Amino acid sequence: MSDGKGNVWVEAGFAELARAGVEGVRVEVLAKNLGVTKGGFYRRFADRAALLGAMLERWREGRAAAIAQQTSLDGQAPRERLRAVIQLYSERLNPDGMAIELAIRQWARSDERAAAAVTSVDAARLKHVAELYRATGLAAEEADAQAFLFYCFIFGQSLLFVERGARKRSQLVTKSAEKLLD
Amino acid sequence: MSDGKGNVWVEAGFAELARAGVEGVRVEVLAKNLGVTKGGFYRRFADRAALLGAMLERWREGRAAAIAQQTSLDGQAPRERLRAVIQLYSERLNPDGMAIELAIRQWARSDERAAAAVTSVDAARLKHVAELYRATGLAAEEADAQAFLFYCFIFGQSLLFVERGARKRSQLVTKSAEKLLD
DNA sequence: CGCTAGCAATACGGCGCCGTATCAAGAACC
DNA sequence: GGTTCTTGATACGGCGCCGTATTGCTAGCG
Repeated sequence: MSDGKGNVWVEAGFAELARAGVEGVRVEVLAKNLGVTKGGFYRRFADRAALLGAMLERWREGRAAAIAQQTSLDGQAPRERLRAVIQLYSERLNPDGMAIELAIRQWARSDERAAAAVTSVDAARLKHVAELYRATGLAAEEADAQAFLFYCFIFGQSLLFVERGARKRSQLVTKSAEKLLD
Repeated sequence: MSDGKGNVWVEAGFAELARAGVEGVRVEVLAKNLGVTKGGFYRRFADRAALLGAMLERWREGRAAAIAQQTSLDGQAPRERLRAVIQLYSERLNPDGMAIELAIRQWARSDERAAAAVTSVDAARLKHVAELYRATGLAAEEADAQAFLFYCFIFGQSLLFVERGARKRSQLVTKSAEKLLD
C-alpha cells in the first residue's frame, strides 16, 4: 500500500478535502485539477473508496510521525515544547493542515474507517502530551486531564469563528495558552 | 420569513444535517423521509439554497434565545451556571444538537452565509459567558480569555474521539471542567 | 522497421439529484 | 353546483458524477 505514483491523486485528494470536505473529493474533479482525465485513476485505484482509504492511511501515518517528533524534547523544557506544539496547530500557521484535520473529523462522524483513524491518532496524541505534562511534575491522572484539555483547546480554537480580525484572536490564543501552561 | 409550514422541511433538513452534514440535505432525500414527493417543496422554497438559508436563520435565532436563557443567572452563582452550561453542551446529553453545531461549523468553512451565522452566534456566546466570568470577579481581559477557553473546551471536547468508552471520557470531562472553573 | 505492452484519452451507460411544468383532487367561496 | 385557489403527484430535461470498455499513442525491444 501507499505504493507507486498514486500519490499524485492522494495529494490532489487532500487539497480538495481541505477545500470542501470529503464530499468534495470526487474523481472527476481531481482529474480536472490535475489536468488529466479520469482514465488513469481507475488504473491506480479500484474506486473512489480506495482513494479515500489511501488518504486515511497516509494521514494516520503522517500524524503518527509528526506527533512523535513534535513531542520528543531534546534538551527543551516540557513547557516550552507544549508551547511550541500550540504554535504548530495554530490555524493561521498551518491552515491546510487544520482544514484537513477538521474535515476528517467531520467525515469520521459518519464513517467507521475515518473514525478508526481519528481514534488511533487521538490516542497517540493524548498519550504523548500527557507524558509531557507528567514531565512537568503532574500526577498521571492530572496529566491525562490536562492533555485532554490541551487538545480540546487546540481543535476547539480553530472551530470558533472569532471575528476575522487576527489581532484579537491571537491575543486570546496566547492568553489562553498561558492558562493551559500554568 | 420563517413563516408558514415550510417548518416541516426545515425540521427534516436539520435531521439530515445532523446525520450527514450539509451535503446530505438534498431535496429529494428530505421528501422521501417525509413520505411525500418533492412536488410541494418548490412551492415553499425557491430552491435548495433557500432551505439552507432558512435553516441557518432558524439556527441563529434558536441559539441566540438559548444562550440568553442559559446564562441568565436567576439566583444561581456564576460558577454553578457555568458548570450547568458545560453539562448542556456535553455531546452525550444532546448528541443531535452537537452534531448540528459541528456540521454547521464545517459548512461555514466554505460558505459565507453559514460563516456569518456562526460568527454572530459565537460573538453572543462569548459575550455572555465572559460576563459570567466577570461576575466571578475576573477582570475584563481575563474574563474574555477564559470565555474563549471555555468554548474551545466545549466544542473541542466533542471533536476528540476518545475511545468510545463513556466512562473514561466523562471522567476527563469533569476533571477538565474543574480546571476551567478554578 | 515493425510488434507488442503499457498507459492515458475518449466514449458510454447509469444513477441521483436539481428545478420546471403540468395535472388531478379537494377546500373555500359564491 | 360551479368556479377559483391551494396543494401534492407525476413527468420531464439537464447536469455531475461513477465505473467500464474501447481506442489510440508512445516507447521499448527484437
